[in-house]
Amino acid sequence: MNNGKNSSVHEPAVPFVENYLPALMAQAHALMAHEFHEIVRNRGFTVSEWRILASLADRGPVPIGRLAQFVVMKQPTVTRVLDRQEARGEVQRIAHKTDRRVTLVSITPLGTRLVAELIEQAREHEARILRPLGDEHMAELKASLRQIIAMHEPPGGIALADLDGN
Amino acid sequence: MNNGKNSSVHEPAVPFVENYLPALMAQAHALMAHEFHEIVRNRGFTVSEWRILASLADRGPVPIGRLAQFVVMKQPTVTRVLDRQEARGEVQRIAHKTDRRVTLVSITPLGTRLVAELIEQAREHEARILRPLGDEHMAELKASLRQIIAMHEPPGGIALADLDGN
DNA sequence: ACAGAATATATGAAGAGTCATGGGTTGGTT
DNA sequence: AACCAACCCATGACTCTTCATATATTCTGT
Repeated sequence: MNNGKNSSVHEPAVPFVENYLPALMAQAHALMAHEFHEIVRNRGFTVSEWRILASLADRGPVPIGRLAQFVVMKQPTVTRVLDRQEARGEVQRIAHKTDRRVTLVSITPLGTRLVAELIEQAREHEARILRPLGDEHMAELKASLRQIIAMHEPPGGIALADLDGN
Repeated sequence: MNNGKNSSVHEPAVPFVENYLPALMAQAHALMAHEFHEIVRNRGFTVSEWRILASLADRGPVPIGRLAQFVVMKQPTVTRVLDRQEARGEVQRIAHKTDRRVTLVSITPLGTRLVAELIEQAREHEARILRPLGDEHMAELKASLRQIIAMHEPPGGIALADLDGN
């Protein structure tokens, strides 16, 4: 069943996009994120700023290009958002000790303090959203997503070891 | 292991975003979509145009606002993309028979022909991507995503029945 | 039947993101 | 040592998207 062609009339049973994984992911993500993004806005952050701060939290200095991968944005975009955030003192650029091509970014104490609440709310929001799914399914879901991500990750396992600039 | 707090030093074991569902979904989606979007570009479509055509395929006339929900775009954006597509004859606007506020859009035979190949390639791409997951996990994944979407869907089950304008 | 609230799309102005590219740096090769 | 390819981030020009609002139509209560 579900072969895309319906036997009765010419009205398709299930449209392509309703069974297409990227479409399902985009929609599910949008619905989940939409709610939380209002909270983000109310705190005076754009969505991009939130994602960058959240990604830098609990993490040491990261090269800008690598950060762009995490937050799913192009490098020029990240550079520009970082400009704003650095001006506000939420993040800081620091030179890599040995490779002067690289610019590392890290979150500042101020930035950490500002995102702390948002992260807490994000956790609660996530928990509330996922409760109906049940722990079992939720674990499965995350595992599958991680596997998809892992499959697309660059060749070897790029350890976060060699980017500390210390 | 991997319980969020590392016993040794103050370096966190697993950063917040690596276990935050929206972040996982955004990243997994981006990685999957990125590959396919190159194909889309090569055919002369923007990503937005592709999503709209794919959503209109296998479907009757749809109100523009409703289409915006499907494709995860704001209504003004959809209106503008539709302008381009209508000018090219890939979609067409048709008046709703009884409610003149509503503008319905439907894909044209030309549009259908143009997306047909892309949809086929999308199916293949999806299958290739998901093969390592296994049918079992893939079904689980899609089911969970659909459930998340369903939970956020407007109140009752809005049937697609009353939008046909016929 | 009318005023006002509600709904659906379009549009002008503004903003955010991206492409193409530039400047500066490193590493490997000859 | 000098050269050249590869690499990383920054920046100008441009496109796409979005916000706020206008326009048009329908609905609701009196």
